[in-house]
Amino acid sequence: MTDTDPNSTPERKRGSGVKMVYDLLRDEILDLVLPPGSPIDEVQLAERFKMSRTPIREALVRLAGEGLIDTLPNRSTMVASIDFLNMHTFFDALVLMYRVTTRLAAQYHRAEDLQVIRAHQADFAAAVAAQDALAMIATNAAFHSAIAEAGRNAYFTGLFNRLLDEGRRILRLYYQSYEDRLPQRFVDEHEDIIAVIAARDSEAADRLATIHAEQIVQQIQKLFARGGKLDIAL
Amino acid sequence: MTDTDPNSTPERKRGSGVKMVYDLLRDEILDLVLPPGSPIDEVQLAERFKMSRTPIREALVRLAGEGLIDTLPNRSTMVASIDFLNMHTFFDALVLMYRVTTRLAAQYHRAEDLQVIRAHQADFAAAVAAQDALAMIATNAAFHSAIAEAGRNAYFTGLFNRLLDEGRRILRLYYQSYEDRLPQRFVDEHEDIIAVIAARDSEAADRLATIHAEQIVQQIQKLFARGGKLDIAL
DNA sequence: TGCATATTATTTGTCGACAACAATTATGCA
DNA sequence: TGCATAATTGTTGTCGACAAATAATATGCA
Repeated sequence: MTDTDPNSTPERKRGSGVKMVYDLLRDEILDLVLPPGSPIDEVQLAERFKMSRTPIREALVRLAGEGLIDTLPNRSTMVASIDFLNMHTFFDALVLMYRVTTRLAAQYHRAEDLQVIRAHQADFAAAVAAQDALAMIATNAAFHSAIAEAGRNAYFTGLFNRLLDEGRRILRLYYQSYEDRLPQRFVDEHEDIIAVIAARDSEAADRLATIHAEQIVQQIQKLFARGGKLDIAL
Repeated sequence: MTDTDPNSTPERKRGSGVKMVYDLLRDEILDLVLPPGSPIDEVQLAERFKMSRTPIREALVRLAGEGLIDTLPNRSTMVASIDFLNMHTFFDALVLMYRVTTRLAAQYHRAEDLQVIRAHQADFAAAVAAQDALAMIATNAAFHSAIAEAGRNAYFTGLFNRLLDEGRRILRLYYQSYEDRLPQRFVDEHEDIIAVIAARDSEAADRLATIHAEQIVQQIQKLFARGGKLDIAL
């Protein structure tokens, strides 16, 4: 019983390690468990996941490719900062992607897409009812991501999901203390959006998505104006 | 003289290897030197660049993150195919990004941006005059990328540059034999676009970009209809 | 011969170790 | 003491080798 020791627990499928590290690190970054500026140490992660540095580095390269971590050559690597100075570019892109993905969903969705969208909407309504801010953020993102998927344009869904991720990070900054809640109004707007998508009314979808997106942007900007825990590395 | 042998030529800066492989492989993919479906062999590349597989793999991971190569787990990795079936999604995204980047350039550009844009336009005009189709593709992309940079929205420039890359690959399919040329009309339209950007006329910028983009899409679709060397792995 | 199984070969995924680079601390000299 | 230089430390980048997984080939049995 040397290397066939059943208790040596190297029982991890070949290639699953990278995905595991990637997924978990990504979640920790987006949930601000690892706030912007946090140092990422390869050997520390290697010990934590009980694997060599090679798969760790591959996961980090992928995260760097998505802009979630920044790498200083030959030096440290850390969680990417949030660019508060250019927040308006984020809002511009977010509103436009809300519009175009909703419009395309009205145009190209199939019957089964509506099932998925309605399921996510139910989750969102439940989160609002429970006044669970963190759940609202997650379920709202999932709802709109599902709409984007129904629009069937990989270029748009790619950018949109990236924006939703960044939005998740920004919102967590302010909602981690559960001190506020997104209004019931968003639930109603979601219902209206589902209706116009189902009716394949592209123009109405665009219009409602615009209003909805600008509501959300306004909501975020209000939080900014009120001020928050901005003691985070820029 | 063991490892300090000056002729052992490991003279390559620590960390430059990945970038070198990434850049060169990326160019070869976009120029169709490596056509879609081409197998990518790690050890072959390692021998070619005289380095270990580790930096090669890092470059490949990054290329995979941008969708330029596809990786079958535990099996081969190859140059990503061009999705002809969903070409309309590419056109939709391209037109929209043409519009929004040009509009934002009219809004946010600085004086020095126009210098760069005009320089690229001169390159494009020269390529048209010389009837150099490949140079037209490259300079046209550089021209519009410069406009997007002037718009100063990293989310949009990111997607737009990705679309321009994909467009480079698509156009190379048809223009490699220099059998056609983009019309002089595009040069004139570029001049008009520069003018409205300089005048900070967002609406006109949007309008002209729309017309221009749809011209280009129509041009590409005409090439498709006429048929071409489509004996490429789907 | 035809097919299932076993063997080999090829390629990818992972590992442990070493070297290079940068920051930090220690040392020496004025 | 003050500062330039040298050792030290910690982290990243690269390497060569091994192990796992799949595909290709060979073997054996009916």
